[in-house]
Amino acid sequence: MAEGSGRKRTTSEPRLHGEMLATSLLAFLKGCNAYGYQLTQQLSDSGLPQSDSGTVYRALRQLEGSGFVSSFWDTSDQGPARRMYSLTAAGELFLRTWIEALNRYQEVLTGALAGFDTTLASEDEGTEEETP
Amino acid sequence: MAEGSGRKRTTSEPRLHGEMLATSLLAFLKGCNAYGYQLTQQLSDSGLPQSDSGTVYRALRQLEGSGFVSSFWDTSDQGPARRMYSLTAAGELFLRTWIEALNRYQEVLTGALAGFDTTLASEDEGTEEETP
DNA sequence: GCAGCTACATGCAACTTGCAGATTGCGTGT
DNA sequence: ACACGCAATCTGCAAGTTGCATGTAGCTGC
Repeated sequence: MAEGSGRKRTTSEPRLHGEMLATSLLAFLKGCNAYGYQLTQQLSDSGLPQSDSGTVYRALRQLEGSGFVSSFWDTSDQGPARRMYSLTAAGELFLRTWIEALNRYQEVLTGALAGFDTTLASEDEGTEEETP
Repeated sequence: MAEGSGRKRTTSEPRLHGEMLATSLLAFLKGCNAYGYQLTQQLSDSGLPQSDSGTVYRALRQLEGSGFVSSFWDTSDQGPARRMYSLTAAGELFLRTWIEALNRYQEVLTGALAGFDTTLASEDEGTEEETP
């Protein structure tokens, strides 16, 4: 159906990306700080559509560029260094604003499925199926 | 914040696009058939973020290519011909599936704002009632 | 040493999108 | 007749995004 963007030519299930990926990451960071690899796994366990790890890393860098998260290198534990992210005040504000817009969006969708009978002036009918 | 896709270099408020645009269009078409120009205006009046009319037309063509809507030319009224769109059974099914995924997404977002204190290790599902 | 895992990053093709502009049809005013 | 504006659709292009594969490192176990 031509989703968000990017290379879609191959196979597979839908992937999480774009604003929905970005806001999901912000939501996870509201709970506690985290790093990219961890967030990728949390997304996998969340019941949301899967998302590519490369896309997650790039989304985090973009969120940082927008000032919605901040990061620092964490070398306290063993293993490769981790870039830890935390939510900023601007990021939390953005998340709240987004949720409000999301509520309107959900009203539109569920309102449609509710089968509202307010037909709103639709007397179109009896038309043919041709292309000129 | 570098949203879904496309050219973002200039100014302005966020725009509706991608899957959220597509599903909003499907929702409007659940109510009654409509054509592109009309849908563009309904979107403007819906409280959702605005969306570019060119993007709306292209989204409708893609939905048709995916079999989620079907179209025919309507020349019954005066004025330029209109390409009328109607929702198909596949489109309605897709819409329902999408809404289910959307509910999970919204749980993630609002769950974050609710300030849940389950710091991590949240693999025992079925325990997501409100915390007292 | 070597395989495997963790953790992050990037190159590339395929794709989407915002904006501006083009096109067509109809109605109104002068 | 003519210009003008609106309704309605479509398209070209640059700027941007994403899926996939791959590459870089550091650490652990054998």
